[in-house]
This record gives sequence, C-alpha cells and structure tokens, in this order.
Amino acid sequence: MPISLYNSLSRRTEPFRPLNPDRVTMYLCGPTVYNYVHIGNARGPVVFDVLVRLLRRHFPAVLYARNITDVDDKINAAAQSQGVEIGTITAKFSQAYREDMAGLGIAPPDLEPRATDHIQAIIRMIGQLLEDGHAYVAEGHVLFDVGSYPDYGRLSGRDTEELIAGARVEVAPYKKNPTDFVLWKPSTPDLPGWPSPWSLGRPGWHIECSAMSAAHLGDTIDIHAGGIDLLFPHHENEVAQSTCAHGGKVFARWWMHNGMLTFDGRKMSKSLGNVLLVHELLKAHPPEALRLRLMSGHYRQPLDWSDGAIAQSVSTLDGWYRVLRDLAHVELPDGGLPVPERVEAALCDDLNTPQALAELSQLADQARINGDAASKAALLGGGALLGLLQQSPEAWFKRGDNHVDEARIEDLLRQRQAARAGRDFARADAIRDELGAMGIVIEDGAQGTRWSVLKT
RNA sequence: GGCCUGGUGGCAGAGUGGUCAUGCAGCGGCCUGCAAAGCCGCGUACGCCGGUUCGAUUCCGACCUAGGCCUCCA
Repeated sequence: MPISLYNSLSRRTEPFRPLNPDRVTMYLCGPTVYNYVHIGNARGPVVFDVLVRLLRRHFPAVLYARNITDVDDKINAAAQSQGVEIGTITAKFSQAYREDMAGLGIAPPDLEPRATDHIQAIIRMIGQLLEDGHAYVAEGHVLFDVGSYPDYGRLSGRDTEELIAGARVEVAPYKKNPTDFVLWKPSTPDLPGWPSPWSLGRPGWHIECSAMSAAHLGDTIDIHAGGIDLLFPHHENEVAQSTCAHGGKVFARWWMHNGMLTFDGRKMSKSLGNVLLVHELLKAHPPEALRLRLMSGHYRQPLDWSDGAIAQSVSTLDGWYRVLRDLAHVELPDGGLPVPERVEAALCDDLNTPQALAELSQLADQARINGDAASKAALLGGGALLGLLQQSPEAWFKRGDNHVDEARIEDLLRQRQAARAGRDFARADAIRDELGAMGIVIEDGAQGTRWSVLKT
C-alpha cells in the first residue's frame, strides 16, 4: 500500500518515494529546553510518531532524528533569572521533555542530537558558506547573504522583495540586507561561547538544525517535519543554508507541517501565555486520551483544545477498553498483532488519523460482536499502529489512580451482592450510591460486577 | 498591508459532483430488581450570494467570518 504525503514544498500530496528505500531519513525540529513544553508542542511529536510507525512498516530501516536545542538566548535568560548554571536548565528540561513525550506514548527517536555537541560541525558549515560567498562577517557576526540564494522564499511562498519592503523589525545596521539572518553571533563572557574564526560566540538557531541534520542523516534527507509556524523563517533559512553549504544539493525532499493547536480559539503559545503544560495534563487526565485528542483531527488542520474534547476522548477509549475487558479471557493468536488494512490505508492517505480512528471504532464493534481472537487482535493491532490501547483494560479503568482503596471497593461490592441476593434493593442501591460518592461507577454484567474510576 | 488555511448536524471531526462517515452527547424501545453497559431505531449538516452542471456541501467567482505566517514559537 503506497504512502502519500502532502509536501509543503510542492503544496501537493505526492506518493512518498524515499531516496534510498533501505534507509529512510526524517528530521523533526525538537524543543528548546528552557521550560516545560505545552500540549501544542506535543502535537507534532505525536502525529510524526504515527508517521514513523507507518514508515517502519514499509521500509526496513528508518532513521528518525528529533533534536534538542540546548543553546539559545531563552535558555540563557532562564538560567540567569533562576540563578543557576545553563547546564542545569538544559539537563532538567531535556529530561522533562523525554518524560512528557514518553507519557504521551511517543516512541523515542533513533537519534536525539544536541546542538552543543555539534558546535564544530556548525563552525565548519558556516566556514563553507563563507568560502562559497553565501555568508559574510560583520562585527563578529556571521550572516547568511540571502541575496546569494535566488531560490530563497520558495518553500514558504514568499517574495524576497516583499520581505524587504514589509520588514517590521528594526534592521541591525551591520546587515547588508534586511532578510539576512545570523549564523554566528558573538558572546559576552557571561554567556556560553565557543572559539571560532570570527569571535568567541554561539550559533544562530537556524544553522543548528541544518548542521545536526547533515551530521546524522546526510546532505539530503527524505522528510523534514515541524510546526507550520516554523515554515518561515526557520525552515526557509534551513533550506538556504543547507542547500548552499552542500553545493546545491536538495536539503529535504518532503516538508511536512502540522497545524497549530488552539486554546480559546487562539494559538497556544508561550508568548500568549495561554498554555497547558503536558507535565500537568498528564497528571490530570488519562495520557492516552490526550494522545487520542491530538490525533483526532487531521494533522494539517488547526485543532482546538478543551476539557470537553478531552472528556470525549476518554469516553471513546472507555468504549474500546470495555470491549477489551470483556475479551480479557480470549487468547491472542501467536505471531504478533496484524495491522488491519483499512487503518493502514487511512494513514497512507496523508496520515488521515481521523479516518483511521473511525476504522478503529468499526474494529471495536466487530470485536464486541464476534468476540473472537482474530477480532481482538485486529483491534489491538490497529491501536498499536496509532500508539493507542497500549495498556491493560484494568489499568485503564483504574485511571492510573493509586489512591483507590480496592479492598474497600471489593468489600462493598460483596455486601451489595449479598443485599441483591436477599432482594434488599434499597440496601444495594445505597451501596452503589456510596461507591458513586467515592468516584466509583459500577456495572453488573454477565461476568459479574465491574467497577471503574469515574475521572477524566 | 502581503502570503496562506479553514468555515460540515448539540459537540468533536472525515469525506464526496448524484447512494453511509465515524465518535461523543440526546431521544424512543429491548434488556436489567433499578441502573450501567450492550443491542435496535430516531433526529438535526455542509457560512452567505451568484455561476458552471441534468444535478453542488463537493468545481469557479464575489462576499462575510475565523485562524496562521510575515518577530521568538511545535
């Protein structure tokens, strides 16, 4: 089943054919580690995690890199305001990021390059750009000369002339051209700095990704992904740098951009202050419900975040896990889980996760109706491709709540059963109400009385 | 101001030139001691105005409206 993916570069959905099918390469712009990430930051990692899972089914080797930017002025500012070393900040939030991503069921990338480990590669790349006349030195800075790259603006659909005319920011006096961007900037003694031919300094943001991508994945990669807000200037600049530093070779063959997460109708962003931290949401809601919500819309569309939407996701998962709980006694067939064709087909169509989820609902219906091993395996197999249904039904219905007093619940259920047996329904209902007050909902079924934690 | 996306039923959210999205919620019935779950059934959609067409939610144009980028940002 061929994979088709929308390419921001051509603005069309195209059949995905990697340069080398034996080694598919993909790069996702990762976080700048100066704070906890918000749920909007997790959308790309989640949807591209699904893409990687899909790619791994189609190709023998996929090399997926997600970088960590650990040198940046925001990090410097955070360290300064908290009175700690920069390394303290970056170590803490790098780890927090890994934990948050793992919490959302995102598989670790194959490579997690850090900017500070690639300073020499960055310096070499800048040197190459200078040598080839694509960059110039000014007051200890090295700037990319946009005028030297005629294709600048092609990815983001921008006209260089208009960019110059429409420049709203104050232009640094040492720039030849307002759109020129910094590759290297000088540092003062209180800031992190590395020796270079131009100054004791640090790299600009854009060059980091270019250098890390080339160092690990090669001059030309198959897919470069990130949020649509990075399309300009970040990705446009990456294209310019990498293409020029590599003698005109194509940098990324596919550019994929996820839409923004909104909250109260506005883009969720740190600068707007309307953020919900993954770190906090993971404590308040079942993690899989967060993941489900993030892929319940098509990845290129905007997606609005709300408590109501989380509750819907929880209800949906309740239904699927209920099926699995009823089939707990059904042994799975040997040989691993199959991937249902319809789920895969949906994903092959430019990662249509909403369609894939609709298929999963059908599979849940089938499993409930048929109750056989093959149907159960199909449901779990479809879930696995999406990174869902990864826990036991029992764990799901306990909502990861370690405070529930299971012994007391079981005791009350026994008392209720005794009351029911004696047809003392007033007593039985009183016990059910008592459990309800504890946040426990129950249901009587053929396999006895079940209980779940009522919580989103 | 420039560039780019969207506007689908109570909510979420796919998709399609003419026959079904799907989920959540709601309503009626069955089941149940009563519930819950499940099963059966029901309902309400494609921003607005034109155009193309035998026929448009789907194609084209205008308009209204929401959002993104143009500055750090997933």
